Amino acid sequence: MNKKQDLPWDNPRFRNWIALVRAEKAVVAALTKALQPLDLKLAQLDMLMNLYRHPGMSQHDLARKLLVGRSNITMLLPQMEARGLLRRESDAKDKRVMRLALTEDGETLLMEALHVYTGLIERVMAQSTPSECDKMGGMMQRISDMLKAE
Amino acid sequence: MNKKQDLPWDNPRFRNWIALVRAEKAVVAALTKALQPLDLKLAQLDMLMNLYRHPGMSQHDLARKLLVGRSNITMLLPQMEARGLLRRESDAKDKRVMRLALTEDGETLLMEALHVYTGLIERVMAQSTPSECDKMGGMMQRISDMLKAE
DNA sequence: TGTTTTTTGTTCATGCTTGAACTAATATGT
DNA sequence: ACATATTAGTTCAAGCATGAACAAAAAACA
Repeated sequence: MNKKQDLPWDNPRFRNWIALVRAEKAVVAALTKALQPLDLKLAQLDMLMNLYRHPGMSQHDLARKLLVGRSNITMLLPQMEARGLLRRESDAKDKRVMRLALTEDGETLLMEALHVYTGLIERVMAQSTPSECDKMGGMMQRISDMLKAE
Repeated sequence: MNKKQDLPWDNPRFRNWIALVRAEKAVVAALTKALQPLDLKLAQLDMLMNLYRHPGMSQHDLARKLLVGRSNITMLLPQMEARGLLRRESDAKDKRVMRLALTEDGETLLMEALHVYTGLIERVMAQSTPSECDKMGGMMQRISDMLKAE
């Protein structure tokens, strides 16, 4: 039924996918370590990045952007709010939704974290030519689009 | 200090990296759902795959391959052993190490899971040409190597 | 208007993952 | 040989992420 010949490891597409997963994991690990001095988790940085680009986002929108559950946001927000990185304000028109925005401290920390982030990514992506990089980015975009369409 | 112009979102390499992370997350989510009927988590599948290719691995080696902590392995193994997917045997020469290997049931389940896995990956990677795919895989390999070398 | 459905956010129990502290076994150095 | 250091695996407490069940508010519809 399953000969050795058609095991997935002999399938180039599968092997390339595995390579991607391993590389992503390695970069995430390096990034997590690099962010420790700022006392910032990757998930928290993701939140800051999204709030910077889309101030006034609701918790629901944020969860959808980050591909996590709504309850996750509920659990993580209080610590960041207590730390003074962001504000949570009840929407005037729709009393269900909470509008989120960075504070000045949050923006400052974000900029420091982005400096670390981009530094690592630049080093990592410098392993390839800009053209290869762009092609890879295009592939990834198509994958996301395809899965979103299902 | 930080003009809008040099924000990371204007940096192609950074944008391409973000695209990769989002695509990976989407594929992992789809895969997790696809594996539910087999009652198998992605982390468990990773373990089965590694044990299939390297029978007799120690827990320490497995943890290093999977880029997880040793305690993680200790926590996950008992359920899989109880489920009859693998065996754990004390090494004769070094009484500290446990040698791991798949059972027949484990191998059978692995083959079913791989069928699901490769099916999804084939569909996802079909968004690009084999040549693009290979180039991408090469990029990822270089990234892993670079980070391992540090 | 009044009833039903949908949406937003919270709470709670569960499981995964981690890192530090620990035990037992082996290696190393004198 | 003996003391010390390193290694393999375990235990434990903490944090993170999830999904189901829930309350409040708004939307849809009759």
